[in-house]
Amino acid sequence: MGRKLQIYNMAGHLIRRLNQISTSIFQDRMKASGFEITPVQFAALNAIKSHPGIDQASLAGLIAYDRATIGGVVDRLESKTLVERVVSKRDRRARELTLTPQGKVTLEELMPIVLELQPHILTGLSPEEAVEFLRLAEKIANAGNELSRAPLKVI
Amino acid sequence: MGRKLQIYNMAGHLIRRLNQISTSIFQDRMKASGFEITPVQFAALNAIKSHPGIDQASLAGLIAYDRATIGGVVDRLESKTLVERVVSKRDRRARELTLTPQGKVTLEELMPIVLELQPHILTGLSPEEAVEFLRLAEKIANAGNELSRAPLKVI
DNA sequence: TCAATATGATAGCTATACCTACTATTATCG
DNA sequence: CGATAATAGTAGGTATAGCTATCATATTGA
Repeated sequence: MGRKLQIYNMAGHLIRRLNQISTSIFQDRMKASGFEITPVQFAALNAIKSHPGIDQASLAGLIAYDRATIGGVVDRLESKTLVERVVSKRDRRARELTLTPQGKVTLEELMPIVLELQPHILTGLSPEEAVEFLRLAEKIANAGNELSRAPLKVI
Repeated sequence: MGRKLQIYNMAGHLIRRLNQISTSIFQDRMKASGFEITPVQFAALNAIKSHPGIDQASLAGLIAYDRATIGGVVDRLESKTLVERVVSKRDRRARELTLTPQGKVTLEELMPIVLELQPHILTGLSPEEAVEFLRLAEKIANAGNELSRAPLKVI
């Protein structure tokens, strides 16, 4: 029998709670490993590694963020000397982003931590349930992509 | 066969995307209905209605937010004259929160909009999949509650 | 009782995560 | 070619969503 729809079993509320749990675990593990890297900073480093010389707007599309948000994220990555930002010669409006040597090393160190922490987000699910949850989440994310403010745009 | 774990199929990334989609749909529907109410503002109004005279710290626990965040949320609800905030007589540190008449009316109008929008968040899932997704999400939220920075604290 | 502790709220900080508006530059098309 | 449109980035705005520190007030225990 369907229970009465309360805040606590509404999709929006539950998804927000999952995001709180997810970001909290990320932050804890990073801090425990001696890093001060946020989820979006990790996503940006990872995307820049795969797409050296990418501009900020394309980076924003690749990881599904607003252009203005990514400007600030890159500011902070630059001030940590993990990312270099140079005006493009082909298009002087654009800034070409690359990892610094330190950025490459840091990303290598971050990767196993981030991979290891993923299953911990799904605490409470059996392995089969976790697989099913990820399948459904991916389906929602794909179907709803254009509904979000910052849709994912694969290059 | 398990695919290589990329950003795009990591739990953290997917959950963030779901949250973006969810909040975007919420905002769109609110705007379309002529309201300027955010998800947390709705959650706060709803909790205050169920717990008239609640203090801010308890409200924060009820809807799983940080105390300081809720202070700002209540500021905005107060300036919209949806919520009244008075110093408690029993405990002069606390502020007792109640809905204003306008707050009650507004919440009545918001409720059907918020209920209607929930299934739209799960675009792309069949009804059976949606039920299963919500079941798994609730399981994760419950299991991970204490891992989040602002655990849900039922009174 | 009264010192120690705990708690409610706020202040001020950082960092998303969007928005609109603006400038600089590039691309397009009549 | 030159006007128009499109795009990259930033500036400045709002609102979460946390943090630590501080103040005022309550509670507790020696």
